Amino acid sequence: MTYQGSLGLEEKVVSPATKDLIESSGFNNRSSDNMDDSLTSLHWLQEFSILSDSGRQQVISTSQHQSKHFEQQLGVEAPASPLAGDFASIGMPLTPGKPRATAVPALCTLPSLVAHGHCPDEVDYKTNPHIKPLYSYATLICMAIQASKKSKVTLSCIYKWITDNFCYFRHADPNWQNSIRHNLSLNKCFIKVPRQKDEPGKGGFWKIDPEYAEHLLTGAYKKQRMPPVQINPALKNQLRMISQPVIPAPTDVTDFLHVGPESQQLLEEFEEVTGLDQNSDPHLAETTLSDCWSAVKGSKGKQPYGHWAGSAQALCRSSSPLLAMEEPKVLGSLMGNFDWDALLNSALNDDLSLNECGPVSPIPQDQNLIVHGIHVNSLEASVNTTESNMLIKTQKVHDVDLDKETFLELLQSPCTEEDFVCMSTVNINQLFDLGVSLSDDIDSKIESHL
DNA sequence: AAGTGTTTAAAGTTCT
DNA sequence: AGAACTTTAAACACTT
Repeated sequence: MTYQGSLGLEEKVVSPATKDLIESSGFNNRSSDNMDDSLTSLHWLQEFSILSDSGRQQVISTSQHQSKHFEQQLGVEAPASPLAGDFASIGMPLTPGKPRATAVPALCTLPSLVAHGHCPDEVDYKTNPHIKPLYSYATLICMAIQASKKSKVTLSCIYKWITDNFCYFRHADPNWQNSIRHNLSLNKCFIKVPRQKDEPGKGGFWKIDPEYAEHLLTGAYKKQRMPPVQINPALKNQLRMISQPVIPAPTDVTDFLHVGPESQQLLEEFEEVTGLDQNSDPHLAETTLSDCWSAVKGSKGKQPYGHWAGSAQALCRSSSPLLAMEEPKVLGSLMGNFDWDALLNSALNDDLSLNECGPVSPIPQDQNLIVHGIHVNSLEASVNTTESNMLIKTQKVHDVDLDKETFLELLQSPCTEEDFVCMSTVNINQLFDLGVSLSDDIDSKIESHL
């Protein structure tokens, strides 16, 4: 699954509309810089779902399911640990002291990695004392906390994890520890948990703050530093078509979209030019659709700092590499707490009248489906129909009586690992952008639900 | 004394 | 150019 190189527009005969669609999507002319979406600072955190369960926080990267997906495609056994997938995808050891011995080679074929010129997986940070990790300190801290599998960790644990996993810091000037402390204190994403009086030891504990989820819901934090929304007319038309009622139980993307002949041709041309066969791979079908949305937003800007090299993010972001292109500066550190997929999909499904064939719809046992824009394995879907939190969530969000508080709880409620398998990841930018670009009636309808 | 935590400041990078 | 953000450095206070 690579999106490298030119799509060869000059060699294909395509309609102007298709060409516009492709060009606006950035499919054809994405520079290495574009692809080099960084996981700046805590932007990658938005890929996390911080789940609160009776005071216990669990940080699970949604990239897990992405990694799983990739590894399943590659025939590689998916990591058992939620961390594993995430860290593996970015070339990180799975757990302190247990470095991943081998990288997933195919991951390096992702454009974001290739374009950057090196694949982080090629760098063995654990043994290479010369190369400073591309990760920001905040990122390292989050990694350490996440890797600890505890809700809170001590500063020394963070130090230890970093030095255990990054040889560079074992030999570097200890001033980096000052930077770590500085980050912990300054970054709002980190909460200090004072040590109990009867608890021996120095200093307190640190954890990742799940509270920022609320700020997101209240709209206090909006994406920043994003280019103005520019909607390609062709895409706009497609999106409008999405909003039309669709036939129940779609089994492929065209059913899902309920496109007319004209758009069907447009879609086929787009697929042809992009080399995506949506019929043969529902996941790619979803990717294309997501990509279009991403493109609609206008994806030209570089990512700040670029030291994430886009590796993890490209994998974390939904099913689409293109979706990894844009991240907010502020939101990135704040938005980690939600199942934005559920939110987005629920909102969209509802407003786009796609819930007619919702999660409780019978699903053919022998097919993988695109349901609510989510790639759902039919077997899982069948099982999850009655039990999955995700599906329950989806239904709940559809509930007209849903109030804001319930909605918040819903979003923060624990999800099973299986949930993430069924979820694609959508960043909050897309959520907000879609709220704008998909026309005002969507907003009004969402508001009516809240 | 050593570790921990907070705060301030400056410099650099990236984006609008 | 200015804003936003990260990194680095330093000073200081507090705790063990």
